[in-house]
Amino acid sequence: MDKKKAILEAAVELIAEKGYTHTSMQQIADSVGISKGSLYSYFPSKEDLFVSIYEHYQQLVFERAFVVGLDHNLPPYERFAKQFQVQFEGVLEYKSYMRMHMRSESAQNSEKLKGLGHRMRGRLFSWMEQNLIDLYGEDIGPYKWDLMWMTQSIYTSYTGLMTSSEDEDQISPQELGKHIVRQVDILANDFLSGKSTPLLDEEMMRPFSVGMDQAGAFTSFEKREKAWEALYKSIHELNNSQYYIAITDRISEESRKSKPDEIVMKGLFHLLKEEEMLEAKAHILEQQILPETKH
Amino acid sequence: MDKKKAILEAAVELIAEKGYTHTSMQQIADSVGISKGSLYSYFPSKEDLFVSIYEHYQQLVFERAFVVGLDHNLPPYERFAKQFQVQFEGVLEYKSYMRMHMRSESAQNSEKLKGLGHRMRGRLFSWMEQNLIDLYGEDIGPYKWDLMWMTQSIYTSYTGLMTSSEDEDQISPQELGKHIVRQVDILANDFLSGKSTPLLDEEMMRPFSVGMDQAGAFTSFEKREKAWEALYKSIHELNNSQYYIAITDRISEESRKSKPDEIVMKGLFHLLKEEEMLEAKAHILEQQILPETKH
DNA sequence: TATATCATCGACTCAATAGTCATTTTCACT
DNA sequence: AGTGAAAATGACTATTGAGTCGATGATATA
Repeated sequence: MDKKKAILEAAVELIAEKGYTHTSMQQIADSVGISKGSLYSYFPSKEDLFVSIYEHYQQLVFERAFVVGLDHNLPPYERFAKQFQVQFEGVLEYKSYMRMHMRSESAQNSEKLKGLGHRMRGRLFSWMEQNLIDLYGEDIGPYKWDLMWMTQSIYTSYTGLMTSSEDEDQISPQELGKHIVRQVDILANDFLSGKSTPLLDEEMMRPFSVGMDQAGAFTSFEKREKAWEALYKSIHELNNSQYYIAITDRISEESRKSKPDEIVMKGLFHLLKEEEMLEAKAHILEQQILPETKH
Repeated sequence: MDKKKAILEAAVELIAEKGYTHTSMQQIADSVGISKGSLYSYFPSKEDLFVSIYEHYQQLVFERAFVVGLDHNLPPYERFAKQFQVQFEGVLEYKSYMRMHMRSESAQNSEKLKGLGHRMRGRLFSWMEQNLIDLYGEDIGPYKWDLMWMTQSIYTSYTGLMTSSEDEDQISPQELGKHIVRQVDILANDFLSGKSTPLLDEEMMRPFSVGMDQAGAFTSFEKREKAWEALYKSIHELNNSQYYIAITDRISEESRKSKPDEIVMKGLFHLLKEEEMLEAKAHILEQQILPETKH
């Protein structure tokens, strides 16, 4: 199964550089060091490989923000900024994937890819909506489409900026997260003060809102996300939740590193499991996060 | 020469719909109703055809904003908004081209296209810079990169929105122009009040600023633009400039229509040519704008 | 009508590459 | 060592489509 990941990585690298159509299966196979025939035993077609890349990386980048969003110990403003921050960190980490993504190219052909893109857009909007409500309450309703549109356009453009520059650390994800939230806040306050009138409404945004959960909630899609969600939920039901939240945040932080320290994670999970009420949930998450250790 | 335009239009339509790689020269030829061989007598290669599309349409959309920018009778704020407006009108008019453009795809291969894109980006930034200075004076200097980046990301995303929806007139270009300038104004004032710190600087933006004129001026690239510029300049040297500006604005308005009324234009040019000082410049512009009428 | 010039045509070449499959290699287990 | 299943291989097929080129037709001029 690790071979599959190696193929995905090699393919991303090549496609980011030369584009989908100009990257042949042969080149990908050569780059991984296997034959074309083997390649086809892992992925039934080129398109399928491409879709798998999206499934793999999109989840990876977005999940960070999801998990940070679960930590309701941070105040809304800081939480929103932190969510941007971790997402930008993801952007830097998976720069090649982002570059590939930015080229869009070929997003048209595959029905599967269209569906995937649509769902992701839905999640993005749902995520933004949740944050806006956390920040400004339901009053923001009439302006939320304008704000969300503005937010995503700013987010996307900064992603492009980070991705385009070759040298690392030109812009700090933390700074950028704060910056974006600040801009959004300024615009939101202007709307709330009644000085600007909104331009967009649900009707116009329908292509983007389909796929959003009816309640507009920030829903999770993947098993791993569900596991995080369940754990945080259980913690909040405890009395001394602070302690366990601190531990869980630490796990979250560690898991975002490119090379998480397994021993540290194991220890942290042990701390969680001491509390009987958390044991089950912590175990499930641990299974999801840690690679299956032999024996 | 009209055939060439027909080819460009057919190609844009097809490429917008199916993408560059999935549109064959044969299909384009069929769509125009000529043979592949003939196609190659107009354009030496597929890539060349593609580049020509960009050259043709990019200029068409951007030129509108340029010409409006020359009219210094409008106050800066309204002028900026109007420039966005006419550009969005262009976006609606050349929706297929815009769709094609949005797909980005293939921008990588051609050196020529890279150069073209680079130059256009330079013009866009130069244009925004000029408008920011007109609006806020030189004080805006330290914040201009952040503002320009924000502006272009908002502009781009609304362009995408207009382009994606099938039915016309969901959003009014005029409304949208005002809207964008309003958002930019809010952010600019926040910067100027010292409440926000900028994140971007010249260094980071170098990839986008190369190609901008050293003086940062909003320079013209094409003969037609030069002609407009020269005419406006001559008018401003006159005493009773108001009258001639009104005429010229009317010409500009007419020329933006999809089917400009040639007779009206001819009449308007005649009015300009009455003034001896304008005769030459007006004539040059007329040559550039009006299709060569037989005899 | 004859001839020269130019535009148009479409059958053809040729390179690229997605996907297949018979053969070979690897390896676990006797 | 021997055996058989599973994995890996790469030569092969089939298709697509960019670009070519000699043949054909149209137009203008003498």
